[in-house]
Amino acid sequence: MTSIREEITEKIRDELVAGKFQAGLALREAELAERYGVSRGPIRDAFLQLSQEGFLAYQVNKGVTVRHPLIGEDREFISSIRVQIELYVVGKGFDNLDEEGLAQIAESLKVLEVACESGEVAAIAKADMAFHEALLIACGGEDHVHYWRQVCSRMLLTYTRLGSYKASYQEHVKIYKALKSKMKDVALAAINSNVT
Amino acid sequence: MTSIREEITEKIRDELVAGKFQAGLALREAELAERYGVSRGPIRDAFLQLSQEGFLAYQVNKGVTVRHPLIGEDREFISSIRVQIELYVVGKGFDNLDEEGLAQIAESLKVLEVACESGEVAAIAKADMAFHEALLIACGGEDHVHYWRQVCSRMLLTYTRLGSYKASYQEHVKIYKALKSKMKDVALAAINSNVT
DNA sequence: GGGTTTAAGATTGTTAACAAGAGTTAGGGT
DNA sequence: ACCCTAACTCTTGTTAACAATCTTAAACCC
Repeated sequence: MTSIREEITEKIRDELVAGKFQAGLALREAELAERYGVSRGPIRDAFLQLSQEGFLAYQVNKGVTVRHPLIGEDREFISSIRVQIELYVVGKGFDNLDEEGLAQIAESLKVLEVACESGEVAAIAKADMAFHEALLIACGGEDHVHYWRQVCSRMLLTYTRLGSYKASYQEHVKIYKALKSKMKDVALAAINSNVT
Repeated sequence: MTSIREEITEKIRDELVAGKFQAGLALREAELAERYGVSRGPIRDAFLQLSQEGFLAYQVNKGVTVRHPLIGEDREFISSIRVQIELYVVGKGFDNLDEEGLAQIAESLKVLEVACESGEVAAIAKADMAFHEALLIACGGEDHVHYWRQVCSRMLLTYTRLGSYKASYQEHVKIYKALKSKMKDVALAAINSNVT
């Protein structure tokens, strides 16, 4: 039960992550409205939300432009913030983790596996983020997901894995297995070393 | 210059910070639209944005409710994240600080002084945040303001100063003076000890 | 009486028309 | 040739009507 607004937001976000719009480009409401076959309303909502998430830069009466991805020092700093949030939420809520939560994480892991095999960077980035989000929610971190998401989102624009995608998948398997066998310290260590 | 949407967002945010809506309360679009004398459009936009900022919880087809303030351990964690962001941005952009930026900070400081003298908690909380935002922007941290704001926002709902408001103001004066005299280490130390 | 179904009311989601602002080009003056 | 102005065009901002969804309360059956 999702609204058009949410669908549109996700579609545009996917296109941004996939690099279909180059940085600095101005997006027009009418153009995207026609492309997706909806009115400008949901497009405007999506622009607003994606601006909040850090993908787009918004200016009154002038619309939105695609922001440049985070690089270098800034990216590393954000990455450290992200890890801190995950460690905090999982560390605090580890005991809240139930069967249903684990199942959600397992499902995300499956999606990530498929994405890694396909080799499509955009799909992998999305699945990677979805895995971590499932992890946070399963640990009762709903309160923290909002800003975690904002912190992560722009990193997706430069999702580059030094190693192979298979290695990325394996890292996540390691996290999942530690969670399943209730080994808190192992799980936290695995999360900490899961640098993207 | 500023749109109705922005004005409305700010007004509702102020009311939230001032505690005029109790936690858990459901806000109705039509009611606020009538109260502010505008249509539902800008109200919806404001709800969306304030949900992103963490003040409101949004559910599809069911509207928004006022979120509960962060307390205890969570609040301290968020507070530490906030300080890290400020230290990073100021540390990195200290040399970019120009006369205009300093002037903006000075102005925010003046507003904070007036607010502290008035003793109104909501006004003080707002001015406090505005000071730090001016600081970040002056140090070239526009890229980071978005998530910083989200990290801070919910803390405003429980703005409580252990000491007097005058002490709060003095802490900010200390930060400003260090910036003005280009003493980077002193400034960072002052920011670090400015716990709210 | 308890529980389920159904219809009425209230609320949010979406759309299209209208208003307002920014950008651009053509025209006139110097 | 240059600059300023004014009209035009394009884009975003706002509004009000319409559609879809959820909530409620009453009617109904068992």
